[in-house]
Amino acid sequence: MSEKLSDRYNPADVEGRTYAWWEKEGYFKAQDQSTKPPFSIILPPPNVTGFLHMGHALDHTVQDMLIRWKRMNGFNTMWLPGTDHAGIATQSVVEKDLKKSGVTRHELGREKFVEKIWDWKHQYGDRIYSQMRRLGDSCDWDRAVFTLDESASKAVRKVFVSLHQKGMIYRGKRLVNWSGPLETAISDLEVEHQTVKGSLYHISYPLEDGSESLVVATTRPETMLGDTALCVHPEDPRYKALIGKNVVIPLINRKIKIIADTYVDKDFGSGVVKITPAHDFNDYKIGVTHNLEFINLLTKKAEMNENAGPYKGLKVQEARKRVLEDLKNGNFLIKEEPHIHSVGHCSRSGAVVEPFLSEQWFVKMDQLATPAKRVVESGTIRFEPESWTKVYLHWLNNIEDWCISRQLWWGHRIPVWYCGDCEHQTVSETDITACEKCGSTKLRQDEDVLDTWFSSALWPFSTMGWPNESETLKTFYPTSYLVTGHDIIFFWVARMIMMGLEFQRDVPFRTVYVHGLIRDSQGRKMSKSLGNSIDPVDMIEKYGTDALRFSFAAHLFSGKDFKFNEQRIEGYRNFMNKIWNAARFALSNLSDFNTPAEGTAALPNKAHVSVFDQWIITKLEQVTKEVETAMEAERFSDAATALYQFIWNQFCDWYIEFTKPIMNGSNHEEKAATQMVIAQVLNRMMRLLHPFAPFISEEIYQKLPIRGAACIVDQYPNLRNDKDFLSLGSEQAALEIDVVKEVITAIRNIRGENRISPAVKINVRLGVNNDHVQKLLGNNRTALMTMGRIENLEVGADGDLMKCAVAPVVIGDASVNVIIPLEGLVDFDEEIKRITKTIEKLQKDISMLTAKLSNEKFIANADEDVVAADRVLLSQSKVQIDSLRDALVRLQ
RNA sequence: AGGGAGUUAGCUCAGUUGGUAGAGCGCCACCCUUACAAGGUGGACGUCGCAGGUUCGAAUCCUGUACUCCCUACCA
Repeated sequence: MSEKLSDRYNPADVEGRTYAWWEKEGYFKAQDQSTKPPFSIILPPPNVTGFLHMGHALDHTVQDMLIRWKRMNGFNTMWLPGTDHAGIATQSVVEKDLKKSGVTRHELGREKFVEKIWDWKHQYGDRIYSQMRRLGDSCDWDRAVFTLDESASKAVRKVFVSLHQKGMIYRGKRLVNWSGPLETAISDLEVEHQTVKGSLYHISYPLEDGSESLVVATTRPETMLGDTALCVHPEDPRYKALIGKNVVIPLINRKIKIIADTYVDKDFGSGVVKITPAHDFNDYKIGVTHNLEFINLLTKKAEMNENAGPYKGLKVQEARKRVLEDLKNGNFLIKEEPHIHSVGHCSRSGAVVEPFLSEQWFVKMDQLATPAKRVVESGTIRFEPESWTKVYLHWLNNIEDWCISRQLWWGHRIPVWYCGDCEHQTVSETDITACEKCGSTKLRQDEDVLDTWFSSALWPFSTMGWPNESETLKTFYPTSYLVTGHDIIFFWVARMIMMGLEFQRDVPFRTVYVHGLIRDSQGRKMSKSLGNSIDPVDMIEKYGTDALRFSFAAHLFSGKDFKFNEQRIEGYRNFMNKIWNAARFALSNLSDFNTPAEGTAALPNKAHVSVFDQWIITKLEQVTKEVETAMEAERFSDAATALYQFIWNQFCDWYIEFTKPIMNGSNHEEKAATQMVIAQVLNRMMRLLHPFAPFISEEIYQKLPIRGAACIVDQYPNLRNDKDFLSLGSEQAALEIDVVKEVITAIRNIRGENRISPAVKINVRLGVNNDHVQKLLGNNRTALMTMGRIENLEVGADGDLMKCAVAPVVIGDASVNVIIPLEGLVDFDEEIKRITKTIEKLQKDISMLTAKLSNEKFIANADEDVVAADRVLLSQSKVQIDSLRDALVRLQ
């Protein structure tokens, strides 16, 4: 107890040491079998070679808060960490690094390249975990999983094979989004649409017989090389007669037919659309319905291929330029007008996405989507905030099959082998050496890997040992919460629900807590490319983990995005310091505290408990209740704010000040009782605080005279488990202290407004209206004198009021005139100003209340309580304004 | 184009069944009062985007409207 604490809270001294200790003690560990109720969260696996960013910090804060809160509430908590191989992201980073040494991955070869990525993973794979430790994440590290671990890979193969057997996975030549630089297909979700200023080119297509020409508007003229039809609306009078005739594609003189489809909008452009089935999604659909030829113009690198004739080898942009020039020279280009449209870009490489016809693997979505919709509609899975339900369902209602193959080397390789002899496809959970049909050993495994989100979709059960029937799975599946930002509801949440239902016959989680995204000061998304991202570790180093976490907790209102505000973190850093100093001071008052023996009730002697003690216990009861209600309703910011206010505005601002005279006084019994209350309130404060500010709460807790082994595993206070202590509070005491606080505030107000220096002690008279109030104030003489900085205090009748400042305080039936003689202290102008200001305000209130209360309809319709409260307010205001008017007259 | 969200004090944001607008930061004044200047005390500041409507009473409910943002989809 004699240990000296520094006068500033220094997070760096505390955090690393405390975290290591928790870990060593095994406090984060979950039990596969336990009598405690289970509570589990699976961490959304970050990119294994990535950095922690603000989004993670927020996301993890929510999860750790829940986990710590539930742990302290007696749950068998499991927070299961893991990392993701992040196919495209990781491969492109390593590829870029490789390029520095002038080697491409193709030159290196698949095997060597993948080895290189593993090296990379081993080098950086722990970085994210050590950053998570700095955040204070209390996850069960023994259970950490990587998506390419053997166990997770087993699950992936099992699911693939099973879905394939059920006919839900198929291979097909389809139009997919293609990223040229990455040379791979990407999913719809990996395409970002950006508004781009382009041009609409009007190109003339002559009829075969040369009689006339049709004008077609397009934003991508180079794709005309792959046109296999022109299309008009069947009811368009301008073109009706031409349907079925042929036109000639300019420049390459290939004949194509004019077809009709209601897809065409007669009113847009010329009403004629060129159809390039191999390079446009809408055209593709028309190509399929009308049985058109599909001409692919591109190579995998998104360069023009041999089908582009003279334009072969050119990049798309160059080909466009050349085609336009040639069209102009041949008088085929009718006009060019500016056109704003949106263009898909690859979210990884930033390149324009090209629709590209290729052989890919797909998962059928209809069968998976239906149950996934149902569980949300029925409320088995709840979104918080609820508004995401609609977004989720809307997406599932419009879902397309999921392209799961990627032309990458880093990831789960597709478990399909092609026989070189009989061409049979063997789909297998284990690697095979012979064709299952003909036994040939001339086998070639599919070159592609699976979309990263395929393995992520299995995460809630693949991390728990599945396909084995593990105890973990039995205990912790379904998990309790899934915490995430709204950016990956489709990518991830929806797919986990589908796979969970398909393979576990149960939802993967009960509640999806969707938090907002953190944006920069201008409201933009934080990203590396914009250079506006902020490193949470920098913030931790500057302000401490608890300050960062508390700023998130206090900001978690309704799932809305919010702008990053460093000053807010600074504010909570100050709060942590305030807590530190309050605890430091309180502990210094406990140096002679008689620590009760373990197992005893450790309650203060009721006979000696002061009114201040009773009051703070009542306040503690209130905050305990508020926090419990807020946490249960997932209103984390309400809980954090309630604690903030209790600690700063009640405990620090008033309680500590009230107890100072007792601590320095000579009443030993009273002092002992207050010491006990201080020790117990501190203990509860730290426990309440723990999920929000784990480090400082544990650090202070460990220095308390009354405590358990560790704050992290102590009980979370609530009204039921803390009944004995809380019953020492008193509403009566609370009312009494309210009067005392108001009187002190009134004194301070007069001092402040009249600029009476704190160094000057003043004389104060308190005019009271009844004996009860007189007694009450007399009992609290010391507090009033100390906190009001009073030389002489009289309590009684108003007495001589000449040249006095007056502040009427009215609470309930208590009415107190705070009277301060000003003669010789200050001139009266300031006080006249102050009183005049107050009178004006009161006048406004009175006329408003009078009008309201004389309105018959208000009396008739409003709640009785409301009317009564207004009546009280009116009469109180009248009492106050009368005293002030008298005072004003005397001063003038 | 469809869907969703937002608009409250200089800034970042609260405001849960409609009942005289709140916090933190910033600002002004006075204070190093023996826990804390990362502090204390006092103070100033908002016709709650705009226009209607319902109501005794609207930031809150309804209608319309402006602006901002996000998502989904895309007209070549």
